[in-house]
Amino acid sequence: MAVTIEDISKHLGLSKSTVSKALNGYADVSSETRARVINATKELGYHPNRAARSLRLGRTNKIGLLINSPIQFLSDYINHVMSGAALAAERFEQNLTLYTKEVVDAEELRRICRAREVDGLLLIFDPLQDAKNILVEEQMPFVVFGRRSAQAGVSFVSPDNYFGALMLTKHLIEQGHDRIGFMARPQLGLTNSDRFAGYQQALVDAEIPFDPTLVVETQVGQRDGSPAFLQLLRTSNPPTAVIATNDLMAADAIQSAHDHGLDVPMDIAIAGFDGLKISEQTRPTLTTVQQPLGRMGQRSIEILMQHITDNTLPPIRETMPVELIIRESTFLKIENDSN
Amino acid sequence: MAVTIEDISKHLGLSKSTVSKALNGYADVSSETRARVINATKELGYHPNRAARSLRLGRTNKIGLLINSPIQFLSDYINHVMSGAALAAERFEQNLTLYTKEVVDAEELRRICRAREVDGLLLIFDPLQDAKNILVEEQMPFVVFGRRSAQAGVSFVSPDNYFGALMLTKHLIEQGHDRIGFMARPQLGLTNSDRFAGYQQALVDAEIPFDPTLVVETQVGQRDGSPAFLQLLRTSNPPTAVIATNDLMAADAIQSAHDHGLDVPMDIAIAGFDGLKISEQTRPTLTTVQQPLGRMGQRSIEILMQHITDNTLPPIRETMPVELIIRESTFLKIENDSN
DNA sequence: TTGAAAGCGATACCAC
DNA sequence: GTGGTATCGCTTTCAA
Repeated sequence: MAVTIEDISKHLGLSKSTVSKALNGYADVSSETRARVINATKELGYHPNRAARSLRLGRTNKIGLLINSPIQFLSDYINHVMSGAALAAERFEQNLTLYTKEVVDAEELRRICRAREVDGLLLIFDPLQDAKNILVEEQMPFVVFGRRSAQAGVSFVSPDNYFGALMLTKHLIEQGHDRIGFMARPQLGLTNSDRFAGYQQALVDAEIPFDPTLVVETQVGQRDGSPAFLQLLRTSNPPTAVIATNDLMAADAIQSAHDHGLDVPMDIAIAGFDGLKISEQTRPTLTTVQQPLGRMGQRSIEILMQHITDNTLPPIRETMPVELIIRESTFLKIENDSN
Repeated sequence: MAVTIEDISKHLGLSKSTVSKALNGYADVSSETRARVINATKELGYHPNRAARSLRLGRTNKIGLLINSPIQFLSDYINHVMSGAALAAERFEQNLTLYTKEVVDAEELRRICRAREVDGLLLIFDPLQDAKNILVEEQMPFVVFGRRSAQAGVSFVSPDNYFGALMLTKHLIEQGHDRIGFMARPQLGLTNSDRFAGYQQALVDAEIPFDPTLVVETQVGQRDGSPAFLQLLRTSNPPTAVIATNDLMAADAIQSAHDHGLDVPMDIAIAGFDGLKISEQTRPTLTTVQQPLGRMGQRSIEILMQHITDNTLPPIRETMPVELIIRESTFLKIENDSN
């Protein structure tokens, strides 16, 4: 069943080396021989054995996708990333190997490196504290996806969280809000602080004093946006608008508001972050900051390939533009003024 | 950086063969030697090179996930499947390799087989017409996920579409509906006809005559449920309830109904299929038939592993139970009768 | 322009 | 119980 290079060579009465050279574009092969080889290759259905090639060449042509996240967070988000990554990987003739565990531990990571399972890794969501150190130690190229990394020497592709939050907050202020709740997810690290900075800058620009009671932190591992939202509602002077951590939590918040007899956006405006399909399907539809997840996925593979090809390359850090998408959940269309 | 079996053998003053045997549980190794080897293994951080192992053993310990679908259909659905598959694969110490293309063509499939990229394939969504034939020819084990296959000799894991549609239709009838629209996706093949059979059986059981104008086919590649839904509404005698092809299309339908000033479920009831997270997040929340996607993903990997281990195994075909989940989109709570 | 042979890192057969 | 060696399929150096 399996056709090897030896089958081709016997079939043509040539040596294995000549066949190999013909296939790998060496110059010292007569064009006639090359043609015969290529022909035989098609005729017999030869495809070089991946394992043998990997062993000989020392590269696997595989990229690992390390999705270090509880499955509940595996929303639409990851699908967009994966499809972008898959597209780019295909162009580079790389396979994508999936590593999805709640927690990929250090030992596992070492194994992936030492066993040479992949040529490089794309880290999606929070990498382990020491994961990056291990990868650096093992000289395994990697790119962090979706968030900035404070660590020196780390390449990443991140959305412009600061600007996104800034635009979103400005929009809410324009809609007349001056008490804007902010759902923070502390474990998001720089993502969180960037967004928070954007939020605060918008307040400063509008000369709205910052009120810390409007900031509520979601719990670690919390996937439901309702508790944080309700906590905001229960404060003595609740917000009239809320920025949720992401679209999924925003959808939960809308649900909660609805359950409590509140109209969105009349009684409370709610905005999300990410720009997933669900933001079009909530009722009211959701205002959100859209990340170019597909393109980010592509870019991160491209950057990773550069690192794989040239391991002396300095880190590449890209922040990609986001887009404010205004929908019903924050937009008071039934307006009274002339402004 | 990379530690090989030779490093271990030199370190201990043993031969490579002894080290290998110690690691692979051969009996003819003294327990003392075995202990020393295992110890050195940990000390030096040895992990066997995957490519070398694959080449020698003729297996890759990789399972391919062939996701043959336009990206738009890559919803939450695939995430549940993947996480189940990943869980099972991990237990079998298999890696998952992702093949996501709109269309994986025959040539590509042949390459995957001949190059021995994987030990087996999980086919998600519609496999190519001749894909299965190629795989059989190449003796590549595979399992079809999510749908029955009429082809003899093909293993699959499928939801109980017939029973799901039966229960769902009965529920709608109980809610007082006797004009129930049915959105069909012809390209779904047996999935479609099984559900349709369930739908019709429920009508028969309730002695409701079947009206073909209530069946509307969605277009190939159509992801938006609105057009089909609107087509149903525009008939001279429109339905009072609609069964959508899946939750995503149902969500679109709800949106459409809303846009046309119709209340769901008062003016029209809408039900989905699949039981994805979105069914909890629409407004009203969506009645649906929930598939155990995670467990189905697990099972399909388990079955695939059986085929990989024993290639004489007859096909395994499993139909997994589904669950009717009644939510707001079909449930008239504000009722008037005592029944 | 072609071919022989070494070697990538592992496993497994067969001597000893 | 241990070690030498062939082998998996490929690429690449070197010799012819």
